[in-house]
Amino acid sequence: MPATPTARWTDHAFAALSEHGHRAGGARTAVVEALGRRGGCVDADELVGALRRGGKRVGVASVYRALALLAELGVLQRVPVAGGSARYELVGPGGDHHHHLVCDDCGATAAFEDEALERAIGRLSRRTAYAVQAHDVTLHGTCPDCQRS
Amino acid sequence: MPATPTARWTDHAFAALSEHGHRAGGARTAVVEALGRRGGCVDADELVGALRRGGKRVGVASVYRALALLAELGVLQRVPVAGGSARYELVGPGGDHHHHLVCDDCGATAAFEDEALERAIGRLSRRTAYAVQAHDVTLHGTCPDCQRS
DNA sequence: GTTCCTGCAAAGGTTTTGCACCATA
DNA sequence: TATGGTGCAAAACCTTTGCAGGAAC
Repeated sequence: MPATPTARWTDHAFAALSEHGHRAGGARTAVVEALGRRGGCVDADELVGALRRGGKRVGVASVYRALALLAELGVLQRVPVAGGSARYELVGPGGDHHHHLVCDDCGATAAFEDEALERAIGRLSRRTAYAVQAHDVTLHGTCPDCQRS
Repeated sequence: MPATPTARWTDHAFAALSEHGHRAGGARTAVVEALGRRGGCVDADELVGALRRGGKRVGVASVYRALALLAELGVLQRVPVAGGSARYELVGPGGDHHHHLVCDDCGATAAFEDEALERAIGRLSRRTAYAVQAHDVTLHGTCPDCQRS
């Protein structure tokens, strides 16, 4: 169950932008709104497609620039994916924390959260010589749809 | 404390190759030996550089092909990295299982293993609708060296 | 001798950069 | 109006593919 309504995220993102003295140009605004509408886990190309289908005349470069900026502001997280284009996903105001299941057959992704996992990682983090600030966990497998076929 | 001597890995890799009916050509052999010598976490470009500095005349394509094949055989694992080239790391005979700490300042990586973490992931895996076959965990932070400066 | 591996070069896809124009604050 | 955002096109980047020659079995 998604805890953060995406409308909240849109506001959060715009707030982060203006807080850091960034203007709300056409492309940037369109990107934030599209992300808010679609939810997380989009790649740049899909986003460009969605925007153009929606009648916006955005340049590819502007979309990449917007995504990079939003990631830098911490309202978006870049998720590297093997052999494809990078995906981006929303980070809510509360620092909204979850991890991913990805289907190695079709590429579908699902999110999950787990208390026990977080605790294990917390304990572990305190034991290392690194100053751990973040973590991510990805489970690979086969999604229900692909298991059927 | 690395549990698997790299010399072991080299043998393991060659065994996997011949078991599956693959020949040991020049480039392939050079890649396996270089990986065995360096240990894990190399990217394709570094590997080409290392080989050429060592006097081998290998083509980039052969290195990519060798890495892809070794990954397919399960003796290498491809690790997608944000904003750079993919890295590959050794998987030992025992299915050798560990995760990574990466320094967001300098890119250094360290490996760790943790029983409690594995248990938490195991329990979690059984609860999802996906058929989970693998997982990876990455902790991001600052390494001891970068904390000093 | 046949099959597979190899290097080279060219193509492919994704992301970044340069630049003139335009819009925001 | 000054600054920064934008689109377009070209470049840079990593990776894959095509192909003729050569090596392994």
